[in-house]
Amino acid sequence: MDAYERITRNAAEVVTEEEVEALAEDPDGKRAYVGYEPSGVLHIGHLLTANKLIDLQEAGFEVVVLLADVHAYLNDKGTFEGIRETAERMKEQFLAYGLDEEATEFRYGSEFENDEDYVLDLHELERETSISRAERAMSEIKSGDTVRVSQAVYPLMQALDIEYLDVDLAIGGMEQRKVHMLARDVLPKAGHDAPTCLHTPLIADLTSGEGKMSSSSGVSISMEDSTEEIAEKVNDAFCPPSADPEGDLENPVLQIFEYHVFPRFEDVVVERPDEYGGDLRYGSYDALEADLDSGELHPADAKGALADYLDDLIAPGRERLRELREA
RNA sequence: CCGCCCUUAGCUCAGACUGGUAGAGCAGCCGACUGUAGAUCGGCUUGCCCCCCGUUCAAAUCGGGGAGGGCGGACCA
Repeated sequence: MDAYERITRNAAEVVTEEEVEALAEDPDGKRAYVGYEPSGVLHIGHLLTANKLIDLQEAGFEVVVLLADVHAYLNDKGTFEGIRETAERMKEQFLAYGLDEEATEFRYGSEFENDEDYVLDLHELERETSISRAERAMSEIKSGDTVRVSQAVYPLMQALDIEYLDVDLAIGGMEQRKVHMLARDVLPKAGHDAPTCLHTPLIADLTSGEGKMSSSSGVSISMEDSTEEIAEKVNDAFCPPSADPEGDLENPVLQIFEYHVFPRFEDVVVERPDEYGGDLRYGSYDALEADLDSGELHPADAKGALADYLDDLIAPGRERLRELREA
């Protein structure tokens, strides 16, 4: 797998391809970042971007994880003190999940976002941005139903973070694309470069296959789930024997195999009772998808395997979380 | 600063005029059927009716005060 292929695999979108190709020619020392509002428990959505960070580290990138404490504060997620503690826990779980500690730079937003230079630059972006544009950028991200001024400032700070963290590539889920497009528009107006962006797909809601999975509503798989809870949630998931369900629906079980399991495991064994033909082994996602779609692989067997592999992925973080809570 | 509107189940809302032990849809949960889930049947759960004070035998409902949210006006010298 060449660098470009590794950088872009499983990406829903890259802006722009030309810019990423240029980065891929000499990835060593290039910097990529993702910002997260601190959350005490990583869920499967966080892990999707984390998988991309691991890809980038393997391609030679330096990775910056922004623990966006100020953003969380602006988005009404609590006091600075509480957010800070939450962020520490989040960092530990990322390391337990498999980010390379040597190649990962964890930064708190509050380390630099309150500096005078930063604030003055931020004001310049505020002058260049309409309220409605900022609000639109936040529509997929904000919490609560009342739009506050803090939420208009929020995406502008995301834009400026890219500049201040000296990042070559901004990573985020597809829900971040409006923020990133705003950044590409507004940063040049303030004399900065437009950032190159890479967006990961959104996994469909587990139980319905509709839209995107949300940790705030509906079922999500997280680092605090026990082996039994994972098995139960996976078993309850929507999973027609099809790679492309009718309508706008997706098959979340396949999506998780594609975006979470195969990127981290060389091959996948599906244990299957002898009466149904015995175990199956897959070296690629495509092969598994084809078998499910054709009926060779029954959804129930696929779910059993998915729960086992997810549990393997989650176990180190779950253990770390337990240690942190006991400490 | 002033005025008007809203607040009832997890969500969207009915009920308020005319006081009498709180409802619908959706969601959720449980069963049946499927070697998974969904769909489809069958069943079930859910409430500080925003808060406080008052009137009354009795207040989600009437009166007063307050909070939160939305909208508008005024101000633009």
